[in-house]
Amino acid sequence: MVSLQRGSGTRGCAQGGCHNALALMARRPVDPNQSFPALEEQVLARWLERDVFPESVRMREGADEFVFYEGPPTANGRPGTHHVLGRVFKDIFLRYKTMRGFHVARKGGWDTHGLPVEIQVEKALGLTSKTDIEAYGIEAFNQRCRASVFEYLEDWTALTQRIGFWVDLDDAYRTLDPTYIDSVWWALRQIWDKGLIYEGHKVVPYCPRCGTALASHEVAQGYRDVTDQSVYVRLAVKADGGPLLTGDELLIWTTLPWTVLPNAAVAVNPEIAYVRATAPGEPRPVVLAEALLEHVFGSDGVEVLDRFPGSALEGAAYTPAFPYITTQEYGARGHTVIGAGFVSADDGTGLVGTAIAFGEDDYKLGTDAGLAVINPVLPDGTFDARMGPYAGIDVRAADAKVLEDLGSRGRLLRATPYEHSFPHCWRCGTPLIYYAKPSWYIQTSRMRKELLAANEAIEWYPPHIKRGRMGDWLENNVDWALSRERYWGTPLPVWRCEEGHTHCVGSLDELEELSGVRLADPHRPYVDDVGFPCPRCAGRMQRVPEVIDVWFDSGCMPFAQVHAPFEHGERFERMFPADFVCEALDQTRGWFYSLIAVGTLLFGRAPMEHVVCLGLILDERGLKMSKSKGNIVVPWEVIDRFGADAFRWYFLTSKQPWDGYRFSEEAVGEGVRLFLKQLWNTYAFLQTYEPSEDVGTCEQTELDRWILARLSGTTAEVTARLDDYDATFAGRAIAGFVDDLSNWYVRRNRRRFWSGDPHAFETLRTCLLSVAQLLAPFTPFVADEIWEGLEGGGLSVHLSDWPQPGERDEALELAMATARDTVRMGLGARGASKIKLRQPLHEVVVVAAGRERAAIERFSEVVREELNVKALRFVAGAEELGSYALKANYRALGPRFGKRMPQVVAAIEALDAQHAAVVLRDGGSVGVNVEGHEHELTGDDVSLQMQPLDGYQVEREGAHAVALDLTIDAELRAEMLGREIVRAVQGARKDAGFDVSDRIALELGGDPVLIAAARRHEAYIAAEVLAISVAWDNTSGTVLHIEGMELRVSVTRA
RNA sequence: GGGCGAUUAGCUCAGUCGGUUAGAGCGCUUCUCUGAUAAGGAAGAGGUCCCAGGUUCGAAUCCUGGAUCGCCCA
Repeated sequence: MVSLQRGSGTRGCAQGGCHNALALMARRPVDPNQSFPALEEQVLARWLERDVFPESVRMREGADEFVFYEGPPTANGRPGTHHVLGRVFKDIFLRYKTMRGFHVARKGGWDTHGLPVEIQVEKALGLTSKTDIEAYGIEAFNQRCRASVFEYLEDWTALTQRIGFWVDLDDAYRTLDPTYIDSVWWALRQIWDKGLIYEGHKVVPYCPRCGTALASHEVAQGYRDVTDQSVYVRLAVKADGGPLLTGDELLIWTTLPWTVLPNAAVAVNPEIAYVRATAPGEPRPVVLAEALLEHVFGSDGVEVLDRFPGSALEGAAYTPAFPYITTQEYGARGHTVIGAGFVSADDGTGLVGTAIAFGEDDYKLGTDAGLAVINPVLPDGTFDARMGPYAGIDVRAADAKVLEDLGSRGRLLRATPYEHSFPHCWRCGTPLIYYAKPSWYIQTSRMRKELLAANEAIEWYPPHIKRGRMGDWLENNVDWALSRERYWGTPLPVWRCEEGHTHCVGSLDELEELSGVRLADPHRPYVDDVGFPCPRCAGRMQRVPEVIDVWFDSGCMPFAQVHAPFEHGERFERMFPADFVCEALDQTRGWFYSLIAVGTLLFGRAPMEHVVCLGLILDERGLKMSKSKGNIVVPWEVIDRFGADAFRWYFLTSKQPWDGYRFSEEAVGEGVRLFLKQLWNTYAFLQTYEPSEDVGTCEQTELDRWILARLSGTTAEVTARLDDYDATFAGRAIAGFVDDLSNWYVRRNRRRFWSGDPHAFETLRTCLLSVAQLLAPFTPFVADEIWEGLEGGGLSVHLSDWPQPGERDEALELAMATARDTVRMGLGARGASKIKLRQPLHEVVVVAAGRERAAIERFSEVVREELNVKALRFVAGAEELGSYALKANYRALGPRFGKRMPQVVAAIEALDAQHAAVVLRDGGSVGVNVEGHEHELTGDDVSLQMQPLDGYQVEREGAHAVALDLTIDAELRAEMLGREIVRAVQGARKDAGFDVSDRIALELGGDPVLIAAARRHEAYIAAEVLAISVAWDNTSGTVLHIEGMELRVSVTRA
């Protein structure tokens, strides 16, 4: 029989019950191979049962508010991976602020209106135009829209809950609710009263399929690269005049062939040079910009007849290519050349065909020149009856026929494919046309200064958004095109009488007062039927037909979500502005803009203070995810495989979110393996070995103090990072700590844990509890499970207060870092010497002095054990292990010597290195001569490098060095053999499937050298392998080989 | 065509104020350790820091120009 006492490693526990290994008993069994997805389901159930989320809000009632606004999604499609990203980044800061003691109301929201909804319903119903919708009936159509926006509500709710995003969906605002619309009407009336809403006739981007104009931020989402035919068209000059003769051909260029049909005039730049020239194959002289002559005709056989500025062409009349709209109809300057600054000589011919109604520049030019605005295109995108054979043809489909007709009339010089980026309807994909039509606007361009000031007050993450993308956008602000000629949206509350008097209704109450009608549902078509007498004439007022841009809806959410100002005024005050919003980067011109614009118009400020922008998620190969490519990652697959915590951790820590992600399931899995499993195993280790009864007192060790100091530092850093909305580096700091905890603190203290040292357990428990708290906002499930398992207190970690950082001890942290460096170098020397770690060595010699030496001495046990050496010896200088070389510290000397650096470096190299090293190490200074001047250099100016001598196993790094004594005597060899035998027996235990605490009877046999070594270290071996008896005459056990010698091992449960 | 961002090892990413020989994780090879861990440790292979100029004693870092990719806009 041998003692059960463990071998070594129980220092500081000389007395008391610390060695009571029989106390090993898990207080709460933890499965090291726990499935995280399964664990999360349990935690979710516990949250529900204990009402944790509502309680987390309730318990902070009366505390300072941390205000969050939820950017409303539309639930008419299934939520995707990018929605998980958004919800995770929202959730982390809300959980964090809650734990910091703030009251965080988390009202959810749903966006319910708009073209996307209508389009989806149209598709489902097989409708293809507005005529179809009206035939189907607006009432029925809107019913379908209303139903569709909550079609996937359950999916959304389920995913939201499963990923742990705590948001109140029961009390979510919905933009279709009468109360919400009531508030939106109020907002419009406020803006109306400021005189900022007007009906303008402007050229707007227009979708002929949807039959409505698009706002600029909608257009922004639909650019696509397309190849169109660009055409060069000849137009014959009608009469002699200036440099031109009758029959000369004006060469015009356009990328939209169909605009030649309603051509009204030709624009030239008065400032640039034009030529009249003959070219091969051209029957008549042609006129075009000089700079483009070669581009169009090449250089052969071209003869320039005349050269003049564009201004010389102004007023010249030409015969239009098509007769459908006459010169008279356009007015005095119809079908003449007009000067315009926007014409450039970069492309085409320098002469631009102008169709007044189809382009912003064209429209302005036309109206300035007094041309009639004639729009021969119907709202459905087809030509009207004036266009002869083209009547009824879609403008885009007319291109081919236009080319054909131009050819047969001898008007076509050439048509070439032209690749450019052109806007398409962001929902239905139809190419837009720029189209002059009446529309309602908010005059935001007048508010530019206020918008910029509002933006200035926002903290953007990343910061470049403020002056970059958002700032530029606001600098170039154009009026907000507010109206949509559609059906499913907030009705524009403007009523008009036959005389043209208008009135903006500011609430449902007001409408009732005016009309006597109380609308239960303010949507179309019901609102369209409500009329009232004009307050200014005898006429009767009816609503204008438009609904409003859905972005205005969502921009109103700060007040509309609580039906302010009609109700809950106090709540609104309390909840304005938001501390924090978080959405994807594409919302710069979407929700972020509409919030800023509505906020500025109504309250003179932005309604949010911090904005976190999230980037795009690409697939593994860096391609945008899209249904057509089939590379969509379905969130549920990731959750089922790795769990929500892993999903969250990946998004939160793999990179700064705004740079976008290259999503890969492997990367999520890596996070599980390297972080979550490491954490879980550390926790399982504690739970496995923590004694169920008190085993007495031991002393706190330097290692305990060290990990607690690291914990303090980590807590402080995580807090600071999260305060700065930086989840990425906060998370990485936690990961670094958990790694130190698992791979250094626990590993170094294993023997203390086995023996039940209460300080070790207390320290580990403290660390894990704090980690659970720090991690709660990141990975709320595993964090709460650990908190629960360790009895952290209360119903959940999420109801606990954020930990205060304890005292820092940077000297101790530095000391450990130094000791670990020494270990690392020692292991390097081990590796290089090819002597395995299981072979003990006599001593390690460390070059260190002063603070460094003190640091290593502080952890000398750690260093000795890690390196498996008997003794640690210090030498103050490198003399015994090698020689020094001096190197200039550029960082210190650069600013001082500048240009003379090369001379300084040479002077340092010329010094007697050994002598100077000693002087500098002792805090002295040495003199160098640079260009005839003496300079004193101190230890900071010069760094010492070790140069190893031959014959020692030395590992060096800068001025540090570690050397191993490689002599191995019989004693050391026997000890090594003893350890090898332990190793062999442990293997046998494992193979036999014994539990780690099973006691065994051990029988050894085989080579006499091994047996001799084993007998010599019997007590040690027995203790290590938990043998209560050892026999030496084994002839039948498993045969193993150690150093080429035979060992027979049998183990049986005792 | 313009604005913003990115480009660093096979992959994913750090890199502070311009400072000596540019780092980590994953993966790979070899060795090692193992009473929690599919873990840990050591060594190795792997780099035109996108390119070209410039500023500077010194540039992955600052400036100019260009390339490629992404986003946003004309």
